[in-house]
Amino acid sequence: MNDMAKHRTYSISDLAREFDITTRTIRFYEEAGMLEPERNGQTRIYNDEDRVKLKLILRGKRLGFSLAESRELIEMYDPTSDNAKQLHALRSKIQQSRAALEQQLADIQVMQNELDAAEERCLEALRELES
Amino acid sequence: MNDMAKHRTYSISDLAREFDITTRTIRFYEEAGMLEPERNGQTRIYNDEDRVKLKLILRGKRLGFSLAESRELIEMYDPTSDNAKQLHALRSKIQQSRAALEQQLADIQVMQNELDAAEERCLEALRELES
DNA sequence: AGTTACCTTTACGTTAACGTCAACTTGAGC
DNA sequence: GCTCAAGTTGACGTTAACGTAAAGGTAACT
Repeated sequence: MNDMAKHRTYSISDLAREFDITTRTIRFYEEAGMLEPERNGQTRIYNDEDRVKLKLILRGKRLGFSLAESRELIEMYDPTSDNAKQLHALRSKIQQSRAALEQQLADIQVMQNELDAAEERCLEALRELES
Repeated sequence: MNDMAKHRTYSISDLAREFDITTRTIRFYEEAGMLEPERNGQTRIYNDEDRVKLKLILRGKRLGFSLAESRELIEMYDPTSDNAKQLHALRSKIQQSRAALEQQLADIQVMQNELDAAEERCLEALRELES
């Protein structure tokens, strides 16, 4: 191998199966301008980069991000900018995302504590029933 | 004071202001069965418990939970169950929520790393521009 | 040639979570 | 008594993120 990069390709249903989504969803993300797979005739052909982008979108989704927000994350991931102004704007976006994630982290920790307390109350109630 | 519990009340716009949402949103949550404020004639009167529930809903929202999911969280918070079966079901829900939060935590950590990398690339590109 | 398994586009349908009027009531202040 | 702010109940509108069906193309078996 004279090129270490993986040049695997995937059909739309390959990706749909792997990520447990429908092909409609994948085409929808393309309509939304977040994926631009190659074509063989009409048929879409995805590569590893597309696959990574899809991963980013789905992770964003699990975190409650909108597609618009995920799109921004993808753009951060792919800094094709060539002028300083855009790069500074990008940094500021990165900071914002960081702040949002910190908020989420805090929310999660509070929730985990509340779940602990809820379970404790639950167990307590069960003990009372047994007595 | 012979009762340490706070018995403050709030108008609908008090809460709307505090949490930066609209009154419509609060009424919507009531339609969805997640709040049941007292009434003075027609006017809704909220107490601290309602306020806490609202907080839970909004925190859930920040984490990307649907209202249905937040409703479940609220029910966990308020274990009025009196039979063992329900309590066991509740515990299982709590476990599920915990697992979901763990997934979110993992997602957040991955994302934070990627943001670090993205910023690094961004700074690198800026250094190149200066040279 | 026929069936099967994927793929495509086009287009209308659906659900959640509110937004946005419209038309009204109600208590406080002038 | 009038106004004004804040409350109310409908009821229809909107956006995001897909679902779902219709109608068809294509390549591979059998």
